[in-house]
Amino acid sequence: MSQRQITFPQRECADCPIRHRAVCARCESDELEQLEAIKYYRNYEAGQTIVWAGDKMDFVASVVHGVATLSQTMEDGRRQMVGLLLPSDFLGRPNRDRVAYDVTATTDLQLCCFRRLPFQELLGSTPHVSQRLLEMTLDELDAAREWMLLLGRKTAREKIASFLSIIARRDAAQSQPAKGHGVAFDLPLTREAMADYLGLTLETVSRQMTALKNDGVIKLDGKRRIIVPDFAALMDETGDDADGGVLS
Amino acid sequence: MSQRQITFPQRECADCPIRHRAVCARCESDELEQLEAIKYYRNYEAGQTIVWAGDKMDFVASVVHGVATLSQTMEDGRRQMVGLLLPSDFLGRPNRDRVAYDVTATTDLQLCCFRRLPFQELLGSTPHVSQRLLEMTLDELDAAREWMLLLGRKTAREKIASFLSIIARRDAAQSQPAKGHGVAFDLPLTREAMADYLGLTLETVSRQMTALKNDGVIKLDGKRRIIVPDFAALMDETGDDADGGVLS
DNA sequence: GTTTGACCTTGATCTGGATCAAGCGAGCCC
DNA sequence: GGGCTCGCTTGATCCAGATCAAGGTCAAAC
Repeated sequence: MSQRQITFPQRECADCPIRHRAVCARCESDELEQLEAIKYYRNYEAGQTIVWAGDKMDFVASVVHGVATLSQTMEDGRRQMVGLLLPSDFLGRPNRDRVAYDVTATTDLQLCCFRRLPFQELLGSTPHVSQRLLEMTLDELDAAREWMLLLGRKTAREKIASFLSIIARRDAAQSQPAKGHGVAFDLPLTREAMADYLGLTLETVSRQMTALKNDGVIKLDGKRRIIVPDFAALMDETGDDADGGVLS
Repeated sequence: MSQRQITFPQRECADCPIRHRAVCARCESDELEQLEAIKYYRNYEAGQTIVWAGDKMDFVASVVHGVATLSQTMEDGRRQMVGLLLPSDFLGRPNRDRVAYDVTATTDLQLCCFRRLPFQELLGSTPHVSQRLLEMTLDELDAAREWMLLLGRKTAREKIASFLSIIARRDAAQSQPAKGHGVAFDLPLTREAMADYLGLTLETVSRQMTALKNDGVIKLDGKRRIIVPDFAALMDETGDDADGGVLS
């Protein structure tokens, strides 16, 4: 599936916010020093809310490990997740001091934070960092648009299958070099959080998980561990085209 | 109709792709010359498809006037709109030569195009342009996330009301400085395109439009012209909080 | 080892929006 | 003028997923 993952020399932006997805090979050492000076780590535990919509946020960050979500809530309590941040994803918006969404850690989480104001200055002075950030934001926009198709047009079963395949893919990229066709992973979200992701209720999520299990598409080991015996069979349930879409 | 619009000296990026939303006061004249050299206009008529998903696209562009949509289609024909481009919006992705979505003109449309490769070079050499593009992309991401809430959690009536208020707002920003409380505008989309935007069927769109009309929230003048006697009453139907959210 | 509470599953029922099916009005071509 | 097509409305029916309501499981707390 995906590739053997590039290994990279330690001198290259080990903690640069643009490090995780692709090695930033262009950072000069003085830029690294600047980043180093404004960098600090923060840890959160599962379930903890990092910031609430409307709060001030004086940092931007890169997810080191764990999972965080962005979500919006309506007055009457209806809730929709609008972002899922896995390791290497970026959190926060330069030039904006308030967040528009609740940010929650759904597993134990470590962030690599950068003080926002100096980070913004850095953006101004090092074009390749802002270009990399643009690239990442455009990727996120593409992901958001696929998510829209899911929310607007997919059936409950397709939504679940799509979600599982997204997690499987991201997880495989992190941990193992995606062997033949089977994969296994832990769900980083409760059934309720999955429902918030997918625009469903938690009961429907539970029922469709059971249905996929009964149909042999997935196996469950406990509530959270998922085994996918045949990844292609899962993909068939997503409703997506066979060819995975457009790449750069 | 138009325009109260900020007037700006001709030297300031009259055709810079970042012109429309906010005047780019920082362009130097040599940058303007560079932009000028790679710029050309293209016109499309209502209904025309500009590019299909997977096609090559060798330009990026700014919408001058008219409306374009981005949409995704599943194998079985289910279709979801994932982007709505109004005047001043940006189309295309630097560093990617294929488009991921069908791009369609839904009204007569004029684009101000820039050849992609030289535009990319310009991005590398003029940081403030890439920063402005990052800013615009982040705005689009915010809009996409609000759209997700709409698709995942809102009722049909709330979806219609939200859509109308979005168009009304964008239209008002263009043409008139939003007087007291009433507004009027033309829908730039057919009922079917609205359905694709909102994750509904065209029949449901039609019924909910009729319902809003019967409830006095809107008036119809023909099929396309909408009169909103009391904008606040329309907003009450959207399901959104009263305070319009977070701004920079 | 019992209680508690967070998560999850399952069942019964309801309903908002999809689907299927006419029909209408206005512009356009012959 | 007549027929056509396109965009839209309206009606009747259906069904996927929501809602309401129990239970079950398991680990931590007492």
